[in-house]
Amino acid sequence: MLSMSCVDSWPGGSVGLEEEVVTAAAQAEDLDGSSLVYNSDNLDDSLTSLQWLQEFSIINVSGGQHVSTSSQNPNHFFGQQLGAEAPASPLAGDPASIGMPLTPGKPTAAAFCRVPSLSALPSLVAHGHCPDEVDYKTNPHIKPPYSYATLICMAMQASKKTKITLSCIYKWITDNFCYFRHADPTWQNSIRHNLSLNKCFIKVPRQKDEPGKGGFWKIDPQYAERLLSGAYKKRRMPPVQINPALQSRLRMNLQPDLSVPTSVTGGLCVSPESQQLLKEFEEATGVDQNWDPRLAEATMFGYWGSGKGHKRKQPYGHRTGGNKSLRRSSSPLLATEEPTDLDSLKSNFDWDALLDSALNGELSLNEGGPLSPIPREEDLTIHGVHISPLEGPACTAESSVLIETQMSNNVDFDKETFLATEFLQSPWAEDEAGDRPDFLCSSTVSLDQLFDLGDSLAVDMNCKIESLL
DNA sequence: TGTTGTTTAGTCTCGC
DNA sequence: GCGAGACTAAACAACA
Repeated sequence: MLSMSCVDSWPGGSVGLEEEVVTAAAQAEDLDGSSLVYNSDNLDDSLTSLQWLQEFSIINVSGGQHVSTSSQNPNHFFGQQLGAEAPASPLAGDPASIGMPLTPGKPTAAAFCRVPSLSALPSLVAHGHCPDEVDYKTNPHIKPPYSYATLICMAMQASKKTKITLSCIYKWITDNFCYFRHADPTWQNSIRHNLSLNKCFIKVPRQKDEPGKGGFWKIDPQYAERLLSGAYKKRRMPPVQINPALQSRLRMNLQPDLSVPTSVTGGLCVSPESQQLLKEFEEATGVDQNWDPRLAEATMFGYWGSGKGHKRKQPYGHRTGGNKSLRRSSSPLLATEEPTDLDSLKSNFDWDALLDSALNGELSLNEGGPLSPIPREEDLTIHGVHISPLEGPACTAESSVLIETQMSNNVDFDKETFLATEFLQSPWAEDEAGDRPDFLCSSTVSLDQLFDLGDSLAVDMNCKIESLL
């Protein structure tokens, strides 16, 4: 589906992506460096301002949660463990990466994170209010809570290029958000729509001598300033969307008496451990012991609406079809009431295996395991302050001084924004010393790193708070 | 033919 | 209630 044609802007794209071919024109573009604009200080600071990163760290700090460095806990971009009892399962990784067929399924269902203890079904935890428990890189069921504009920005930031092709945006998103790998490709339409409509993005026409399709896109510095100032509105936090097919599978396996040991329901084996986890989940969600599967389902997956009357609009496909209420599989019942969609999903996706993984905790937040295609950053250097992973949450004097200095020098300058900027500069600065691979197209720069920043930011914020107290 | 880009339209959520 | 932002869907054109 994706042509991976991003090579026309990332000559190093062949690294890790053997199917990609480097074009001569793209090489020329990269070599002459003429397109590099973001390396200038004025733009870099603004363009690397990522408000969403602030949100990450703030959540952690406000929650009083232990925050560790990514290297300490490389499996969670917030550095928060699900709990000591969280299964330290081997990396499940992207199902697609382990042979699971790609699914054109349309992720539809929504859910809230309403449960204080969600370790039972880590991969099913909705992002909404506990984003630290979802690994979007490996979790194909939960839609990232970022707006498309944010995703585009992230891709652009990750690229550190002046301009980025649409296909590269696709690539980065699919590389870093497993959800989109399996989602209906309509999200690409939304990406294009966003690029065209959002003033933040400027189209850079392709040179006549540049081969390839389509033009390039870049961030308008003017609006990048808005990003920096925080004026850019953050995306509202929508209910997390879970693939309807997975809902169906879960429902099928939740309905039977959980006391049945290792029951085989619908061809899916549920281990006693998984059953216990499900019981714990029910208890946490307040599901009655004699629960109605539909009620439980509503609790577990949430209503499609976000609690305001379930007024979520029904997408167009069925709007025109006349049956609005059934559109989008928003209702948990739709998984069975829309056999066509579900069948198509079943036919293309091993949801049994996926659910097995989920129930067994194998669709864990773990990544960086043997299957992880992305090497993790071991160290982080911020403004010359090397943050060793071993330092972890410990607040070093250096970092404290750094923070103090930055805050005193820039009253209005958001520290996290600054750190985000610095982070986005430094990792590749190290890479650039050597043969920097195509971080975007090869996914070597990923949400891991971006989320690692969240860890470090949270650590710094904790340190700052402690120092102020 | 598939991809890219633009435009229009409808709906929803959230903040004011 | 209203406006802004966001999302989704679709139609259409241009282009490789």
